[in-house]
Formats: sequence, C-alpha cells, structure tokens
Amino acid sequence: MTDQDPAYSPKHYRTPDGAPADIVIFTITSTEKPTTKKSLPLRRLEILLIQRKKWPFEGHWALPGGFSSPEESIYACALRELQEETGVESVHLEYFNEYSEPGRDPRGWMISHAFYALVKEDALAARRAADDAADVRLFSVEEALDMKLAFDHRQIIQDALIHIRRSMLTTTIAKEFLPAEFTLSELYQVIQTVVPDFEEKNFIRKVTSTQSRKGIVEAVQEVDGSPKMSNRYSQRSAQLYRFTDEEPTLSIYG
Amino acid sequence: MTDQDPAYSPKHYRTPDGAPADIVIFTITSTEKPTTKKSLPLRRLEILLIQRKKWPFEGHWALPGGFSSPEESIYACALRELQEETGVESVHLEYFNEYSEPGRDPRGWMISHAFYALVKEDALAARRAADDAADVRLFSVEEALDMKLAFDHRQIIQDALIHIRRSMLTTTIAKEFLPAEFTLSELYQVIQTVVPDFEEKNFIRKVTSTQSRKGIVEAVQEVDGSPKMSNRYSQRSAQLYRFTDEEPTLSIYG
DNA sequence: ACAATAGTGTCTTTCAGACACTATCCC
DNA sequence: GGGATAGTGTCTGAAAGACACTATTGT
Repeated sequence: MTDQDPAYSPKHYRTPDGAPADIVIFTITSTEKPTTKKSLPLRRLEILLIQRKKWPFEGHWALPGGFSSPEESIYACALRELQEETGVESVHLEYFNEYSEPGRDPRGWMISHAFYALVKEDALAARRAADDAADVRLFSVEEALDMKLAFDHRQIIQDALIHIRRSMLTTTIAKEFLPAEFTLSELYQVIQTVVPDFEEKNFIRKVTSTQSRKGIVEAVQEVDGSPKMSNRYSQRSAQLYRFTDEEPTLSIYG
Repeated sequence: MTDQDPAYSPKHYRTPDGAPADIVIFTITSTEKPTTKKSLPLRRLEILLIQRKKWPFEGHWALPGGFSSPEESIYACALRELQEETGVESVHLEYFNEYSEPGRDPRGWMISHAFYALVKEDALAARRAADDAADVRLFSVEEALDMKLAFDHRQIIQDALIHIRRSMLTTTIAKEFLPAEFTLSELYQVIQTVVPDFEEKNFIRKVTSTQSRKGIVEAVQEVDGSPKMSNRYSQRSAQLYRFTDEEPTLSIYG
C-alpha cells in the first residue's frame, strides 16, 4: 500500500533478470514501377528482423534489441542498439510500451521495453550491405506478422503498428520517411503506405490552403523567389514542400 | 548488435534491483460555490500522494506505487497497487512511460514504470476516511509541482499531465470523471479543469449537432421517450447526455 | 426582480466533398 | 497522341466563429 514495504531490503525480493529494449525498426522501401514513363514508385512498409543464433528461439526471427545496463537509461540503450544496427544517427526513436507477462522469456524474468524507430531506406541500405549476412533482413509488415517470431515479438509488432499509424495521422512523423523537400504526392503515398485506409479526396487543397491546419507544410521557393519544383516522378513538375515546425493539436470537441 | 550476446548467461551481467510501478492518481474534486443559488461547483484537478516513512526520501511526499513481482505483469502490479490504495475496481489505468535514468533511486538500479489513473472523487473519499492518517493526501496539481517530491516523481507528474491533457482532448476519458449521465456544462467544466486553456465558443452546438464528430455523446431519454433533464446545477433544468461507444479518430491531414 | 445556468437565432466566412476539367511534358 | 502526374474550377451543403438574444426557475 505504501511506496515501499517497511521491511524492504533489496535482498528480500526476487529481482528481474534483465531489462532489454526491443526496437521495431520501420522503413519504407521504394521500387520503380515497370513502366517506361516516369512514375511514382511502389512503396512498402517494412520491418527489420534478425535471425537468432541460439537458445531460446534459435533460428527464429526476432526484433533487434539488447539488454540495458545500470549506466544508461532504457532510451539510451535503445538508441545505442539502433545505431549499432543501422549506423544511423538522429533517427526518430519512440518508446511505446513495456512487456512483462510472466513467462514471456524462458531465460527468466525479463521486462522488455519496446520502441519503434523510423528510418529512411537508404540509411539501412549501407548497413545491410556491410554485414550482408542472411541473418538480418527486411520483411514487409504482412510477412512479419505471418511468421512465427521469437518471444512475444509478434504482439510487439502489432502494437507498434497501431502506434505508428496513429502517429502518422496525428503528428508530422511522415517527415521521417521523406526527404527535406518533397512533393505532395510523395507525402500522400507515404501516409497511405503506413495507413492503407487513408484517403482524402482533395488532399492538395486541404494541406495547402486550409487555414485551420495552420500550415503544417509550406511551399519551397528558389533563392530568386520562384517556386521550387521537381519532376522526379512525373513529366509535369510538381511544387516541392517542406514541413514547418507546427505540430497541430487535435481535439474531438472543437 | 544481435539480440543477445553469444556469451549471454544471466550470471554475467548485473541485473536490475527492482521494477516498481508508480501511479499518478488523478481526481477532480468539487466544492460548492458560496452562493445562495444553485450553481456549478468549483472543480480542481488533484493528485494523490503518500508521505514516505523511511529511507530514502523519508518524510517526502511520493507517488503511490510498489514493486512488481515475476508472477504478475507490470500492469497487473499497478492495478493491484491502485486497488489497495483506492479500493476501486475498474478504473481507467494507463501506462505512459518508463523512468530509468542512472541514479534515480539511491537504493540501486530501479526501472520505474509510470501509470496514470483517473478516479472519481467519491471513490477516494471512503478510502481516505478509513486510513485517516495524515500520510495520504490529495494535492492540487500546482501544489504537487511546487513541492520537493521523492525520486523523480515531479518529472513523472509533469509527464502524466501532458498525457492526461492530450487524452482529454483526443479521447473520451472525460467520462472517467463524470457520472454515466451528465449535462454538457459538466462535461465542459471537466475538460477545462484538466486543460485550463480549453475554450470552445459554441460548445453545445458542436458536440450535439456536428455530424463529422459522429455523436460522441447522445441525449438521454426517459422511458417514455421524453428528454431526461437535470436541475442539479441550475434553476433551468438541462438535458442529460451520455457517452456513446464512438472513439473518433483524428487526423491532421483531413 | 435577479442570479445562474441553458440554451437558440442569425449572419458571415470558411471548409468539405464531389468530380469534371485543364496543364505539362516525356516518350 | 497517350500515359502519367499535377494541379484548378465550380458547385453544394455543412461547419466554424461571433455574439446578441431568449428561456427557465429557485430564492
């Protein structure tokens, strides 16, 4: 009932056997459509998994992660693991849940801390070439959820998906999957890749000319003030946009 | 780099000294205005704190909580602690963060798991009378944040506030502070108590007659089909509403 | 009559939704 | 010219924002 039992002493209680951090590393891969014309790529949401080499779950695919130590916070641990895995600095890394069901880890009492990270495809490409081993791979979300994964990692991935989908619609994390300057079609594609149900009919108009959304994106201009365009994906070139610093607050009541 | 080091064995690493759960228990207290007429009460957002009786932070006020055991999940632990503290079943209890900065607990390597709970005032009243000890008390949010609290509990409370405020505007947790049937003034008051900046000019109209909000609340009717009213807070009686099961999804893009 | 809450009327501006239409430009 | 993307025009109805106004009733 009180914070600590009066008889508390570290020796009297069993203590956890470890506090690992597991990371759901999301990336969006692009593949060109087999067409002669310029076109928007096919995008797919993928997750990085690692094949385990020993007990428990030897041979199974699992989320990357590792044990934290008393000299670092759990977040610092996750960041370290992520950098070791991807070689990327300054990625979006966000904590979303703990996993502590009794028996979830045959090695003992392990309380896992789950993060999700958003990484651009090219950031992973270099790393994966380095250790080209077949034991690190990207899987599409559907593939990953169909596999028999180690521990409760399937559940963790499902929960991570719920979080990334909500964040994609309520925050500006889409920018983590996009270059600094992007076209609105790219943005629309990224959102749809993460949230398949997403559909907005007059997307361009809503994003560009709705005052109540307070300009989450703004048109990029050339140094001479003319609009900066891109024709990477189309014959007709498209206006480039960038995210502003606005983080809109949403409300169901107004 | 891999999930677990090949040389891993539980004995080789230092393990955490405990995995406590701490709970920020929010309640809204009501006090009548000193007026002769019926009126809306003054509402205040308060937090339940406990005064510690021993090292560390003896005499300091702290969040209620306790150590988890390997036989229960962290959530189950928090639920158990909350029930011991408040005697309440079926309250809203939500996990929101972990706290693991090195040195945060002088007793050793303690990874704390923070929850927030939303409890109705009357649920706490009974319990607080039972152990009328001066070592369990409600403090207003402002008071609590002005005090020198144990551990990093001030930080935990600040983070909990951010979460409860966002949830208050983006989900229907307001119902946790309201009776099953309530007037729209009550709802408005509750929202404002948690989110002081909240202001919507045509609140009644927006909540009742905006289709895009898909009816998060609905008017309550008497058995004979006539509108069910309440005059608890006013001379003129007001329509009673209840929350529906709708949980609206919000988006910044549409 | 008045205090206190509970609404309604009305006007203007903005936004949403639909969808046909034009624009660009490389192949 | 056709294919692929990038927009615009235009109309309707719904919603937002402001704020003055009416309604109810215990004291």
